[in-house]
Amino acid sequence: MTRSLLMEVSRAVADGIAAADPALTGADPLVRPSDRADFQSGAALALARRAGLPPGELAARVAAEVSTSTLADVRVSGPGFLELTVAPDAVWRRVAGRASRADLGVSPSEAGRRTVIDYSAPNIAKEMHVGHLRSTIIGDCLARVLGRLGAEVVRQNHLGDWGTQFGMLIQYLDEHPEAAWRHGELAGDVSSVSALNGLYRAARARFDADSAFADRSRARVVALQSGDPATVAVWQEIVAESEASFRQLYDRLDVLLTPSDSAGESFYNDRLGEVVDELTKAGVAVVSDGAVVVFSADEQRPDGAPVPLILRKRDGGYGYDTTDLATLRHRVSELHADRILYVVDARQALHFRLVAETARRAGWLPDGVEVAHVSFGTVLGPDGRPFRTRAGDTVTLGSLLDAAVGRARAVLTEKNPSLDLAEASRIAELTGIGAVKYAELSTSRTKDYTFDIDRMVSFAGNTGGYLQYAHARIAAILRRAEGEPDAVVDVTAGLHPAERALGLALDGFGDTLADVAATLEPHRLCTYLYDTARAFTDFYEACPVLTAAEPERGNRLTLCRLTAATLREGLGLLGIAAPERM
RNA sequence: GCCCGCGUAGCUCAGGGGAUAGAGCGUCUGCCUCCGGAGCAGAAGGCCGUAGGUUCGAAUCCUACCGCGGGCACCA
Repeated sequence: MTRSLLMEVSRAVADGIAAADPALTGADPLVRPSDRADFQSGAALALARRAGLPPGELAARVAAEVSTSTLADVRVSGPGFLELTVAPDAVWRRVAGRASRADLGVSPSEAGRRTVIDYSAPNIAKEMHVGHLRSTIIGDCLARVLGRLGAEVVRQNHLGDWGTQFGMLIQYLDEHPEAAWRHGELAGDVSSVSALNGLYRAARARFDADSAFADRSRARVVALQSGDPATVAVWQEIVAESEASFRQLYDRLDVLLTPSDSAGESFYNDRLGEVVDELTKAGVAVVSDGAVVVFSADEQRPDGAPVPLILRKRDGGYGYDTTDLATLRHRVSELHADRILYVVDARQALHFRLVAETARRAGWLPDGVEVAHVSFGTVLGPDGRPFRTRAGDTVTLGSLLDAAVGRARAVLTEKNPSLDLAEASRIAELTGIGAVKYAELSTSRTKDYTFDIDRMVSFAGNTGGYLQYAHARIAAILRRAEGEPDAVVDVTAGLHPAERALGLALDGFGDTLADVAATLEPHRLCTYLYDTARAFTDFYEACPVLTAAEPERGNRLTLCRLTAATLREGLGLLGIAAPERM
């Protein structure tokens, strides 16, 4: 593992502060990247009063005490800033060190921590749509980043596989044996969930229009819940067919989720009773209006009464409040989570606050366990309203990916006619999917975001395509140098400003990953990769690589190798492929 | 009504105590004897929602207000 230059410089300045005035030992050195030097520190301004000195005077004293071979220059500027410039050989040492390590010098800062991530959670017998896309892609990225930092990641796909809606669907299927929905019965590109989704709508319509059917459906719910073998068998088949359809989408999206990560609502079904019993015994839950509820101490309803969590409905049934409590308890007591993340849209914020509050009161959630609602905003269409088709339907994931890949193929064949058709199609799949994922990940997740397929696949600016292109361009350089002996870094060689900027950017990879792990904000990784790709482009314009003489050539080839590796791995952590050509 | 989130360039978004507020798209002007021009350089475009406050220093923290979105008992 390699300490970053930022951390090293921070430590040097902290030591300088302590040496200048021992009373200030432990103060934050406030070192940040700077456009005036490599780094800057405003610590003297913040500490001047405590030190009883004018800021400029304190800064000068600190500057005189900073001693590290990492820094070539420390100077006071303006009202008392320190401008910090890294020594050229220190930059080259970093580049050489990181390039020589398979882990790129990233510290495993999450090692020993077990994190449960709940994400994706599609509903059985319903098609996945853009809302599921956000959860799936953000959750998968966090799983990858945390895993990369050494965390033990436990993925949990909380499928919507239980509930009264299955009564009407199963009853409808029973009454319409001719309906096609199993994978063997369907033509080409129609998926089982798509077929089931349609049949569910038909069942719903029938349910609303035909009270006799509604009664039979309710009886079917009872049959399902009481374990009637024939009913359960159909339900299991519906779940299996749906999961197989989801699998296809997950494969296409290159999402890590596997069948063994599935723990849907039905998984917790037989624990709901004990959840209610335990909370009732503990005095946390009470009976109100015939329902068993937990009243929040913090949250209020419009009329001023406390908001309840409903553990058991008046009719004896259970809702998702109870399921989520059972789930949380399971993740603490059986999965032994240190950290539990829910990648779920922002509208459920109140629900998760109530669930966590109740779990704490019940003693199911120890202080050491962190629970975070990794919330995200709504996906909006170009009109600024929730993303729908012209007909007002939600847009299915499959059709959306097809559209993105189609656009990507058009761009690809236009920009690079040398690709043959098969290759163009293969790469279009990678760039089209990558464009969609990058668009989801590159914007701050808490905000609503505007879905614009043209912007996604434009491949200009902060897009997945730009990063993939930057990587492919470096790969082209490296291909030309293939077969040569490994490039060697000469740390005494000169350092072009563009080399310096790129080297410093590459040095920040591990810090960025740690930042993503702490904030759970993947867009920080996107911003980092974009900045790094831009730094590479500047370098590429200013510094010839293959035609340069040694030692520049070896140094620059190493920069190329490290940049390619960083982009490839960074994209990989976003769940995006980095093709060698495009 | 209360709670949560969000108001930054014409548009889409970064920046979440530090010096002149950044990118991309769009508009305008340049750059192809040179490793992939999906690029680069430059111009124009901002009272960072409003008003107070804290601070040596506020787009950033606090308070109030305005606007938008969402949530607030038996659907998940």
